[in-house]
Amino acid sequence: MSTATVQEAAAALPVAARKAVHFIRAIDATPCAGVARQASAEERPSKRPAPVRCSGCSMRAVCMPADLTSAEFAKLDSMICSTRHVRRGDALYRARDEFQSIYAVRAGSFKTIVMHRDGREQVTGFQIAGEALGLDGVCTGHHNADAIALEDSVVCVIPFAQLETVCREIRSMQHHVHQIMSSEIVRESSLMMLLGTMSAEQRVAAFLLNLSQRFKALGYSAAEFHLRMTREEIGCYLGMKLETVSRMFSRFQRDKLVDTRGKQIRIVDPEGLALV
Amino acid sequence: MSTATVQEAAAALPVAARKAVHFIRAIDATPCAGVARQASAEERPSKRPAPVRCSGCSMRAVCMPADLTSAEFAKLDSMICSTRHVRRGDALYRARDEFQSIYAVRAGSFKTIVMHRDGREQVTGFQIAGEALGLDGVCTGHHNADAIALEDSVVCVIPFAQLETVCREIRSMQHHVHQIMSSEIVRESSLMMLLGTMSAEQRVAAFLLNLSQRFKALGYSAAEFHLRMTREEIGCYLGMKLETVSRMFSRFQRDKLVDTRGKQIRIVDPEGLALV
DNA sequence: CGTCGCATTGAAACTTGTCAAACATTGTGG
DNA sequence: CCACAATGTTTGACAAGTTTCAATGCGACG
Repeated sequence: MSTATVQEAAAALPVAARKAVHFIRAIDATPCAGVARQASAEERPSKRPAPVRCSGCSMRAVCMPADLTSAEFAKLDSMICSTRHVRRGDALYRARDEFQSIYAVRAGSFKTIVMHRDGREQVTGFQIAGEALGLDGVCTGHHNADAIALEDSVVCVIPFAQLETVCREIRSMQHHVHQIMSSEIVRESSLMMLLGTMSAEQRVAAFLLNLSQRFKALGYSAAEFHLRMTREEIGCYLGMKLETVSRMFSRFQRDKLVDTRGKQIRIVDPEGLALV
Repeated sequence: MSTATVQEAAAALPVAARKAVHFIRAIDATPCAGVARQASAEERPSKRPAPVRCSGCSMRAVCMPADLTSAEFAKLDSMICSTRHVRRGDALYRARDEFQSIYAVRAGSFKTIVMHRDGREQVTGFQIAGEALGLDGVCTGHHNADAIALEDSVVCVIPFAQLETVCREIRSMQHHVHQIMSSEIVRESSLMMLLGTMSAEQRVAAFLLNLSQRFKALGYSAAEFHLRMTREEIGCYLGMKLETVSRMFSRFQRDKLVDTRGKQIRIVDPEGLALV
């Protein structure tokens, strides 16, 4: 339909979110722990304190500014974080829950969903390892959306009041948090453009390219990945019906742009997809 | 079409933005200065330092937390703010401009617009007196959207680095800024729901009710107001063509829900409009 | 091996977009 | 102050895109 615009939108989308946030904690966090080891959620009881430190976390590069002194590092470690395990289908938090903490996805994935009494729903985002959750609650003191795990998942819990204290002491940490919140604003702007100006075909293409980039940034294949969400959830995110999502997948299959086998996705022709 | 859902969406929209932000400065700021006195922009050269203080501003209740001590007030006043006048059609900032400051609309109104090379555009928001602009720039250090004045307007300029300094010193100010950023996230979520799930008719209804509430919060009539934006800009915001916007206005006219005379709007039946 | 949830596909209906023409409003210069 | 140009708005007819409804297919899991 249009020019090199889908790719651009995809790039804009959570390029922001990717850089976005991360307060991933140590433990066994190899960069791959995120998606690969979701089975480990089974091994532990839900909710338990994590006896580890941000300073030892293998993903700390994404979680905090690079230029911390060791004294600042020590302060950061005093921020009592814990991890929490959430089973597939369970809520990390729900709209109207009291806001206490924000979260960083350490393993697994989530959807955030804004809902109406009348049943109307909008998925406002999908969060994978290394991305932030819960910033919607700062405004009113209550969460504004539900965060539902798409698979058994693990998050780092960052008590927001403590984070604010740390941010008053460490200038670069303060700016980092501001950047994360701003990234979320920019991410949502891009999504608004997607919803407001793109055709169904372009939206699905942008969605796949965006996911692809985020997986790539985590060290996974950009070409092949597994969708954790249903067609209906994708539709709810992209502002279309599940049948339309399915038709678009079929069209991409026919045009040899993407090879879909259920939830398994292989992007055959990323350039072609970007030009849709 | 649906139940009492449009009103709910309208309420969600910038109820957030309304509470949102405000760093409105003193000068002649009666609450009405915003919309009523836009002619005063003519009286002054563009860009000039404003020799006034936040602590004397008649709108400070919306700009800062209520529980400041006088010592804190003094600190706040040390934050060098100035005002800036922007003529109708001119940009307060443009995408890719270096980010230095955020802005609070003191008088007049703006649109923020995200653009693509290929000409695709999305209006991501309309800002009226008392609302914030520019938070999209924190993330990358460059603005992500254009902010264009819809009429001759005045903004307070808040240098962001200085704001961060103040926020490290005044806890309640820090939290206030976080709330403002979070409000923007929540506002955009609501807009995503509007774009993703509502019919053209419902979107226009929600848009009018939302504007109505914001004017009311500023002390103006909730029933009668003047649109500063064109049908095309409304369409670009709501994800539809200008002809569709026009048809919806005509439909509301026919159904005796709204009385439109060009850009002059009178909401005749707000309850009916909310039930569209 | 049957069931249940999810996915695909087709045909018809509906909503919105596109194109075109007429009309209204605003601003400008004579 | 008027005429005219430019811009914005309304309306209609038709086309395109998306949803709706319905049927079928597929695959994981007990």
